[in-house]
Amino acid sequence: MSTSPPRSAAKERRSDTRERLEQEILEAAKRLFAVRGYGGVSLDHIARDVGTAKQNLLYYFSSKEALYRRVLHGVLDVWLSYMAAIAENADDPEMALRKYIAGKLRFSRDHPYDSRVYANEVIAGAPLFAQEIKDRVLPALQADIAVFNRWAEAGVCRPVDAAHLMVVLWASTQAYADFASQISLVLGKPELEQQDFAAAEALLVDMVLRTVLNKPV
Amino acid sequence: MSTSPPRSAAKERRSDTRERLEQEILEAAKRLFAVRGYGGVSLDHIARDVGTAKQNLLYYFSSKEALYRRVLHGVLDVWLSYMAAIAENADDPEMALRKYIAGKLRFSRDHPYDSRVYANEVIAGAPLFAQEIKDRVLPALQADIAVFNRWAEAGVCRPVDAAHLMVVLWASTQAYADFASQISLVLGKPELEQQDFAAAEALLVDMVLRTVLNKPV
DNA sequence: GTCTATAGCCCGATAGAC
DNA sequence: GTCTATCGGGCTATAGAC
Repeated sequence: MSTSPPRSAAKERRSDTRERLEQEILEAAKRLFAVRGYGGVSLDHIARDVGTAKQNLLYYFSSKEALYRRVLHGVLDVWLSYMAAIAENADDPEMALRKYIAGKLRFSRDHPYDSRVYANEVIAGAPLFAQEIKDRVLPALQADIAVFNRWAEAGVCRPVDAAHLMVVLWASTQAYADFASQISLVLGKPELEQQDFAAAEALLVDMVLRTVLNKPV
Repeated sequence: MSTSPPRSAAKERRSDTRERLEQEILEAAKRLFAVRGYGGVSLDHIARDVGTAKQNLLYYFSSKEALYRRVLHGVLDVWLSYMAAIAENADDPEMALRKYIAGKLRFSRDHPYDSRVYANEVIAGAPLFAQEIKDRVLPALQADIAVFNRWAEAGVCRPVDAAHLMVVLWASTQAYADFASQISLVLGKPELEQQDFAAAEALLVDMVLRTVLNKPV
């Protein structure tokens, strides 16, 4: 028998509720921050979306800014995992690049609000996330640049400016989340469809493989 | 002698002052909307930046929204002129593409706030600019798509998905304005320099000429 | 954990003097 | 054209009852 008392079923249930409400708050905050920006959203908007009172938000999160930071962290974690996957597939450059493009585009399709919150923060000059970018994105990018350089030294790919290539890939893949409203407007459809993402993926893969691997597809 | 009275010098001067102040308001509004978003900026912020009172802004512009729309129009006008230039240089695809990329990147370097205001609007779902996009961006894109198709039919370029190619070019070139804070952070410098834009231009031109014209550079 | 109440401040827009 | 004054409302955050 353990000295620490077992958690009661009631406590479990309460804890689950707490976690679920926290998640609901984060989801609503994400959606609203994405569309209206940090300054354009009030705690009251978020609370009404969740179906609770704004004072309750400040019970779960210490401040509006803390809530916002939590949302941003969720996005960055996923994107960094995609960047890490490039190094993990370093033995197969073509697959690494294909997977990166497909993964980022898939994320843009499935989580457009995540991308937009992050875009708003960066457009604003990263006032609250600059340190996080320095501490986590910079090393992740440098690791990927090293992979590209090793490929070039081994003669399996052309020498490319890997930093700017990654910028182009970030921008192009995230555009299908951030600029989805404009893209769907000029494609003459109410919203982007699966085939639009497939076409974007085909073009991007073509462009990148031609440039990096000198490979017409 | 004309029946309409000649404008007095005083009137001219007053008119110049009015126009200059209007321009100053537009510049300040642009900078602030770019960084904080529409909802994150107050007329008082803008007025203080210009050095006047917020009531004066509402003398020159009928509302906060009208001021915002004026800012957005300025950006779109320039970008549409770059898109039109592709059709005007249709006899030389390589030059048309090179000029488009160079022009867009140059605009991102010289007018980063313009790009960011527009990005904010599109990320928000284009709540105030959707009609303008339908009326002006859509036809401009269709004209450029037609140019790409004529090139392909004439055998001077590969058949490419011109719509998505333009999306990639929009996203990549505008990223050097919209995401400048992140790019400079991961490049380890306080802000983007001329050589960063040159490197971006070289990579993008390489990628596009390889893809569209099958041309290694 | 959720509620009411409220402090202290900022918001867009208008009215009207000068 | 620029000013002061003000309306009616919204904002984040805290205090404290239950």
